[in-house]
Amino acid sequence: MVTLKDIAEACGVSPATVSRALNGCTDPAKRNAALILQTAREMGYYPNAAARTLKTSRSWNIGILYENRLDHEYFSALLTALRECAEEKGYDLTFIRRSPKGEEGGYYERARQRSLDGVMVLQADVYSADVMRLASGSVPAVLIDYVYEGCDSVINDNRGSMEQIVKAVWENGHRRVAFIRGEDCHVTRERLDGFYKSCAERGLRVPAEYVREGHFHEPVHCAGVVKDLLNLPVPPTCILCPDDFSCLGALESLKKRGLKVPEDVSLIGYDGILLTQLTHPRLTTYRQNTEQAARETVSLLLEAIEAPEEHQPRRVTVPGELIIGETLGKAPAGSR
Amino acid sequence: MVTLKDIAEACGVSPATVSRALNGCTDPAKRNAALILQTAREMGYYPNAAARTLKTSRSWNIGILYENRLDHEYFSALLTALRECAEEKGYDLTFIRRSPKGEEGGYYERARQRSLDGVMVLQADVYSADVMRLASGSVPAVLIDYVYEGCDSVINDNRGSMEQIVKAVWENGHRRVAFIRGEDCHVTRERLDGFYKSCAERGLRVPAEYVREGHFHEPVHCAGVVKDLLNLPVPPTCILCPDDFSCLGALESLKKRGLKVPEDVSLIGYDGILLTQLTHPRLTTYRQNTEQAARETVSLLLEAIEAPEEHQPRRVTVPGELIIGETLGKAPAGSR
DNA sequence: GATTGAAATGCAAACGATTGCGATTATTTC
DNA sequence: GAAATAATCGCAATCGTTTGCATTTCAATC
Repeated sequence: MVTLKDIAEACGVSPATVSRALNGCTDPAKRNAALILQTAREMGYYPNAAARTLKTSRSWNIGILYENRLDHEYFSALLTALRECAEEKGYDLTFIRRSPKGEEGGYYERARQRSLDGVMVLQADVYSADVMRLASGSVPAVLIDYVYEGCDSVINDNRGSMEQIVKAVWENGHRRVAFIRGEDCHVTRERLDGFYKSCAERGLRVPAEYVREGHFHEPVHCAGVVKDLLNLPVPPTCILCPDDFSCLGALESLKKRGLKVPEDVSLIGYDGILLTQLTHPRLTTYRQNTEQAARETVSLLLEAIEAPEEHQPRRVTVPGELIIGETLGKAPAGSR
Repeated sequence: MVTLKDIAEACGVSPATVSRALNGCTDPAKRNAALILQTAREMGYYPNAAARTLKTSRSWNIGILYENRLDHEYFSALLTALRECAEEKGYDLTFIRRSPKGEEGGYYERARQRSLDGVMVLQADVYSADVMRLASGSVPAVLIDYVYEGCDSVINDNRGSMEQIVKAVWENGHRRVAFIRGEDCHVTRERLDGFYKSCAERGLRVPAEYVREGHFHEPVHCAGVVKDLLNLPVPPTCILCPDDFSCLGALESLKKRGLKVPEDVSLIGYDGILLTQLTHPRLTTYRQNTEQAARETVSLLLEAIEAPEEHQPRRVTVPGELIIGETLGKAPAGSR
């Protein structure tokens, strides 16, 4: 491995001089500096990241903190976008999973340990103890889809999405609208909250039995819940699913029962993953803007990294859009 | 930040002793060692990864080398599995993207720079210059879905998958089978090769116009190719698509034309992503075993990392299975 | 050409860990 | 209890950079 010292010897100068030339502290046109640059290239020199990090406590590495599997298309798209943004600025991304078993794997320490310049936190809801330490600690952090006092946050416009959805549903004449929740977390609470509010504003009553427990990305479970909903004495005419994947499960369930979508029942998905536009019928769904979310996240994080003094924690809400597919139709006649 | 020295002072011993106690070189039951462990815990000590890496040139970090966007569900599943396997063994994962612009971002250097203990290479086909340096160099590497002399490889059983597919297609009576290729790369060449071979073994003639250029994950393009195929004087009765996503595009194209799947034309996907079992009709597709591929990859890599001397580069082929969905049916009567 | 100021350089000390070597201490054996 | 053996410990060097300070070199100015 080629080191600074090797180049220093080859050029007959001190390592310090080489370091400065390579880091641009010296006019690169100068005879010595030019020689050094040239020699470094020829010898195939690359600075040792560990040594540099040790000395400067800057790693040019950003952590992705998460807990569960990240293999939903939503995360996949988000991660891709985050990666692109971070790389553009010269940072690499390292995945740090918080081990689910108790306090051990606390990732605040893991982040310090690896001298991460900053972290982006996904699926934060479950472990606020760790988030608290991040918030109070010295590691710049941006929470995604979660808010916490004193932390930067980038959140999908959960409430706004519900307004868009409820508006469209209402305008199609639906008056019996059911809502299947995802796991209990910040996102779910905001969406439910927005749902209730948007309904209330229109004088749309939501009976308790129309709001059901559910899970993200479990089409089979969702199908079961849909079945239950349709067995109610007065079944809903429109069902809001926690995500697109579940929505496909719901669709399946309805077809099996011999019900037509959207003639008999309307369905709304969530996330707007690409495949929703290739199914039959195409899903009506709310597309989250993962690209923008990624840009905002990285931009907040870099601000916190590069100017920690003047940085004030902010919350950024990223709007998405309702994609009109074929699963939302007019409410059946006489359903009001 | 708490360092070895701090603990050493607090305990009245030397940093060396602390290091040894913490690394288990000392019987942890001993009075001193116990005190050190206890103090380290109390003071919230965590070893500085950069310092340790600098000294030991071991980073406990594995690189994911890639070039393009990794947001297909196939990669997403693979990455999740890789992450799980690597974390189990105590390694974190760092993404290193080879910048597409020329030699600059050569990732062999990036890997050295960050003292990565090893790398896993995705989408290797395009940049064999870099792969060559990996193969000859001192960074343990495993290629995924690509082979190169002197490198470890984990590859999907591309040829075997074609045998399974052609067999099923043949047994359903199809004699006019078309094949839409993905981008030209190792994977594509192997599949095409397997396709020809499996057809030949059955005496199934494949006219040149049945084998078409295509792309991975471009449903619209695939739909266009399908259209062309159906305009042939003697159109195929079964079409093999490069992946599930494209297959959905093909399905769309057929429906638009008023053709029924599988009554009029059969379709076969590839990858076996989860969503294929939630569409109507459910796709018949070949599911790659990403979990096993991930396990094999990590296991090969760890072998190369931990015992570089006795490690001999190997190629591991991971078999998958044909998922019988609803898009493959009997060949239309009279089509032979 | 002497004076001045700026730029470039070298020296040496960090950063926080690990480790070979020799010295010390603890444990076992007779 | 002395001798032999084993375990533990401290010292100091080292990994490859960066950087404050003092010094030297260079170019510009009068």
